[in-house]
Amino acid sequence: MPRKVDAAARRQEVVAALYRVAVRDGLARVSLRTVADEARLNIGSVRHYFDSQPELMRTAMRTMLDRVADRVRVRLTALDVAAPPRARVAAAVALLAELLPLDQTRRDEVTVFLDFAALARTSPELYDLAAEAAAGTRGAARRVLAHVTGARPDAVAVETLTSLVDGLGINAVLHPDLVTAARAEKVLHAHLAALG
Amino acid sequence: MPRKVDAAARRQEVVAALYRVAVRDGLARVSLRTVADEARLNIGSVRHYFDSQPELMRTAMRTMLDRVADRVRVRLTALDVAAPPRARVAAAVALLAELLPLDQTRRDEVTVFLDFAALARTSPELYDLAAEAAAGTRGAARRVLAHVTGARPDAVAVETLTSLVDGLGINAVLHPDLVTAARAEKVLHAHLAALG
DNA sequence: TCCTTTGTATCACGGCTGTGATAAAACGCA
DNA sequence: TGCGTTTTATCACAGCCGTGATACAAAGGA
Repeated sequence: MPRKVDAAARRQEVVAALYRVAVRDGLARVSLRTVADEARLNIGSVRHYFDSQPELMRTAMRTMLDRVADRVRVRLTALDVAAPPRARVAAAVALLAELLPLDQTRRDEVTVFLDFAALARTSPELYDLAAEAAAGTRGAARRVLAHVTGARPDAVAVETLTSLVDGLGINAVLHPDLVTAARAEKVLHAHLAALG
Repeated sequence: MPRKVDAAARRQEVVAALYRVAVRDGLARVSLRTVADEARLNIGSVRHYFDSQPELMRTAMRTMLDRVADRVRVRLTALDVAAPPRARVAAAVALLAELLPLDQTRRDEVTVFLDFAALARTSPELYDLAAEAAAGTRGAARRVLAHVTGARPDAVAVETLTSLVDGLGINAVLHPDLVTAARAEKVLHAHLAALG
């Protein structure tokens, strides 16, 4: 079976191009043609790796969610139950900061996530991914609270932390002059420190 | 000068139709034709009241922001500085609850606001409106905190409350099964009660 | 070398978009 | 009854969009 190019790598290149278009111009400007141009590929090539536009969108959203989930998972397994309170708060901040736009990588992630989440509300093709992401965030918040407080967190505390992180990330992306990276991290730290 | 129809009322009807399309199908599905159909008007009529599509979009976003701002303003002037702590917390919750999707009206508002806010990031036509809304929310949060705590709130507390309300509203719209209206209100109340 | 698979590239189609240009109807006032 | 303005309605155009179909180059095993 002849195969010169790495198909998986090509698909990732296309997804990366989609990210760039989405971050720069918004998800509304993402099309097979704009993504192909951004990837310096012919639209025919893009279609060779993605059977349809919805499949490309789903793959792109899936890739982003997986990348974030992987980082969070690493932070979760690194939580040290024997650590002193201050270190536990610091670890908790570091974990949830994976969901905040504190550097260019995370900024791009939160940016496209916002567009995808808004689109998923009315897109059957993406809705389950958004639901999965929302559940995942709440799971992480629950574990973080348990780690910081040492107790089983109630639903209100979980939702408070989850919505705070979500709102913080979105506002930091949409209004970077009002919510800088430093301030976002400070807000998260203050909230968790008050609970420890 | 002949004039049978109230031009301002007609414009509002068109804007209302735009809301319905945006809530039902997403802002991406909003076009002069879909809005005209929803309003049971000819596209020519719509264009008679709105010179261009960007003007329609701006007017729609402006209308929504004004409506919310008016309600918040009423709540702000109703704040009683002589009220006991519990009543002050209740008034604070009621005020910021104007930004939460606790009934159908507010749900629709938050829904279209999310789409508009995401779009405004890359739309010069809408960006200033989003910035104005973000500043307004922070102003309201600042006054609410002052009313509840009796002190001048710091920037971290303001941003915590603002992002919490924003995140809560967005999550209640995107994931109504995870964040019900009752839970959203409870989360807001718990946060403010803890500060009083 | 030939042949099959993989990858690139291009064309055409229907459908949607905003918009300019007109036409026709409806209405109030003279 | 006209006249003039407002309002409604249609048509056409260029520009996007996703996609089916198709052609052609490249590559590696037989």
